[in-house]
Amino acid sequence: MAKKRLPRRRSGCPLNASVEMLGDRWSLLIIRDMMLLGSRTFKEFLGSYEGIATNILADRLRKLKVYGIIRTEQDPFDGRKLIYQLTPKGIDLAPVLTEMVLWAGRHEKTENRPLIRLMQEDKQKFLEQIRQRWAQPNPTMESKRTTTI
Amino acid sequence: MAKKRLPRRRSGCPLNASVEMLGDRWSLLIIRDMMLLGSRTFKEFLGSYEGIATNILADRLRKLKVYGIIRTEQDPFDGRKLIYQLTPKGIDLAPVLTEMVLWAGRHEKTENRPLIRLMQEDKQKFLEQIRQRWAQPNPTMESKRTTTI
DNA sequence: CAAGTCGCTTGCAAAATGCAAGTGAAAATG
DNA sequence: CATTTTCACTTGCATTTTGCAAGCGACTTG
Repeated sequence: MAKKRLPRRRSGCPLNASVEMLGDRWSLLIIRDMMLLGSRTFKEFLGSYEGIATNILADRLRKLKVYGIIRTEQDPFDGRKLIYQLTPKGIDLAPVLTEMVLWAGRHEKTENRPLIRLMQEDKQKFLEQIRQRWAQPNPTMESKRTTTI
Repeated sequence: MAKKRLPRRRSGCPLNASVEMLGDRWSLLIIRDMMLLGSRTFKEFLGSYEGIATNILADRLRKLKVYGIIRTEQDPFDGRKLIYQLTPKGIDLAPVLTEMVLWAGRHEKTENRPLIRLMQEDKQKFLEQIRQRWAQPNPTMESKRTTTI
């Protein structure tokens, strides 16, 4: 299928740039799943609680890749599988995710208070954890997860 | 017109809550205009560079109000005008906006480097400025603006 | 080699978005 | 005080995006 050409930006404002890349109902949830749950395959993303449709997921993964937020590689043990990974640019979204979680935590009734508390108590430490975890080429979340989402 | 009922959340995740309120191509830009430019009327929002359509703007303002992010009051000097203001919940979005601006600033070619530099150099001070400015009932941006967007 | 599994694509209906043209109330103008 | 202009929208309609269900080809498993 044709690699969709990136449309011209509506403006040069940096916030607008972020909004054009991330401002929809799914992209940030995909990044959340990678960052906090360690989801790395199409199927794992599909299993997420919010229930994204396969066509939308494929489209968002394609776009995130074009933006340089994620990258893919073949699974060396299973030729059907693609492994999706965050790039440094993607990992660098951690502060954005964190502030969005904290904001909702302050103003909305939400679940997963432990994650919010963790983020509140030491934001820097939390961000450092994420970076460390993703500094490895193939982060294993199972052994390191401190919280669910 | 009927006050649209809020649809049920897809999940209890705090990030999902933020995404459902702010995850579209316009809401955060409207909040940016209020926060950084001091836009307060329908017409001022329309003047924004990205060019939002009137029906979409009306819809977003309605939703942001339902979410408690903005509130309205009549202009005491002009009965046609409505004044839109950020609530404390809305002002509290400043860290989210800041991180999104900084992320784009780090990874994308964007304009308005002075704003980005200001945010980088002293994030806390910048956030404090926003809060101070909005602590007044009717913030006058003209006298206080340090940067454009 | 038959029966899964995986990462998608396709078709189609429904919802959201974008554009242009109103509309009614209030204010400014002559 | 009648007319024009401004303001915050709404309406109608075309286009785009989303959501759902079904399918499909490459690969793996039994």
